[in-house]
Amino acid sequence: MVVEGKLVIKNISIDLKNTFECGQCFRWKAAGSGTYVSAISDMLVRVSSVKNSLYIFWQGNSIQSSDESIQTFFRIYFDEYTNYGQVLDKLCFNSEILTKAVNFSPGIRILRQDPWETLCSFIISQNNNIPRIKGIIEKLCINFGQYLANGVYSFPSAEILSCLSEEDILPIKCGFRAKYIIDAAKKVHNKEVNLEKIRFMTTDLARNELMKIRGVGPKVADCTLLYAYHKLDVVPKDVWVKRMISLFFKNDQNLTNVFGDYAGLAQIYLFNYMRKAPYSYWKI
DNA sequence: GTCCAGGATCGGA
DNA sequence: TCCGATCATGGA
Repeated sequence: MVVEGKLVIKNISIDLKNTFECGQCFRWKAAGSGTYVSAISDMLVRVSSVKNSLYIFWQGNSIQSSDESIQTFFRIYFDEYTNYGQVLDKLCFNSEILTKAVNFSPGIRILRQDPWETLCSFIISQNNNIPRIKGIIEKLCINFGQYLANGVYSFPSAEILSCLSEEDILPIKCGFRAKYIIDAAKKVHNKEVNLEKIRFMTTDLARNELMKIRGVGPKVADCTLLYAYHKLDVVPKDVWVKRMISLFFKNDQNLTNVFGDYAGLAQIYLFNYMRKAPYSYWKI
C-alpha cells in the first residue's frame, strides 16, 4: 500500500543547495528546478523551497506512522525550531571569517539525520574524498537497501549488514573500511553500542560509546554527534578545519572556546567555505 | 608515476 | 604518550 503525504513549513530560512551540499550528508540529489530527492527510512522524499517556505513531499510503501507524526519528524529533521538568523548574527558579530563564510553560503541548516546512516557514512568517509564517499554509499544502498522508486534505494539497516561478511560487501569498493562497516553493523544490531541510548548521554560518554566500534575515532564520532544527534557544540576536526584554524585563529584558540554552544554550526560554515571559496577569498 | 582525500589503527620508540 | 607507516580506491 502506497502512502503519500506533504508538508509546507512556512517562514523557514533554508538554502537547500548549501544545506545538502555542505558535506553533512551524502544522499540528497539535485532533481532539477531546485528540487532535491532522497530516501529517508523507507520513504522517497522530495523537497523544494520557494521564498521562505519549504515544501516536502513523501511516499512510502509500508509506513506505519500517522501523517501527523511524519510531519513532526520532518519539522525536526530540518531543525525548524532553531532560530538560525539569531544564532548566526551572534556568532558572526565577533568573527570576520565566519561572516565571510555565512555570506558566501547562507542558509545552511544542520539536519537531524538517522544515527545509523550517519555513523556508517562517516566511517566510509575516512581518508576518502566526497565524490567517492557518495559513490560507495550509493553502491551500498543499491546492493543491500530496498528499492523505493525513481531509482532511489533505502539505506540498509544495521540488521541487514550485520549478517554480511567483508567479502560480501566487496562490490561497494570501500577498501579497508569493509571490516569497520561490518563491525559497526554487528555492534549496533546487538546493542553493544545502543544508538538510542546515546541520545540521552553526555557528549563525552556518547563519543566514547561510538568509539567502541573499530574504525570509529574522534572525527567520525563527532560527525555522528553533530549531524545525527544534533550536538551543536561538537566540532569534528578534519584536515580542512585544522587548516582553517591554523590560518585564522591563534594557537590557544579552538572553535569551541570562540563559538561556544554553537561551535559545530560555525564549523560547518567554515568547512564549506574553505572547500568551496576560491583561494583568493580567504587567503591572508 | 606521485599525491591526496571530512582518519584510524598499529607497532615501536 | 607520541610518531610514522600503513590501510584500498580512484581522481587529479
